[in-house]
Amino acid sequence: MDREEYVEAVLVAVESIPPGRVATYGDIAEYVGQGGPRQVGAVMREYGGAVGWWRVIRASGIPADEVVDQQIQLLRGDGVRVTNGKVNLREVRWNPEEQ
DNA sequence: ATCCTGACGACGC
DNA sequence: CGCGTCGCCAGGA
Repeated sequence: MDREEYVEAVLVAVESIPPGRVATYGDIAEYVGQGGPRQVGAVMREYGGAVGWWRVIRASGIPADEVVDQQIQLLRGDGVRVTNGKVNLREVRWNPEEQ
């Protein structure tokens, strides 16, 4: 799998996250089966604009520093509760299986 | 090959 | 809950 295919795979995975749910960088990496959380982050930085990048969040439930404000707004737009700058993953974490 | 860097994550304190 | 440390995986210099 070359880099371009990898990027595609990641973007497809991100697009499959339903509004109202979120996935962590690690979740996407695991789903794609290649690379790690940092690679997913790199793809978001570069091509996130093409998909629902704001539905990808850190495992801590706190958005990446670079985009924290906008990500919170967009998530709220999806109906996701954000308390004290943090998302409760236990209730909105995306589960690829239950698709 | 080597070093540095990073939209990350698990762990220990 | 906040922090520092270390592991991880690639890309670019």
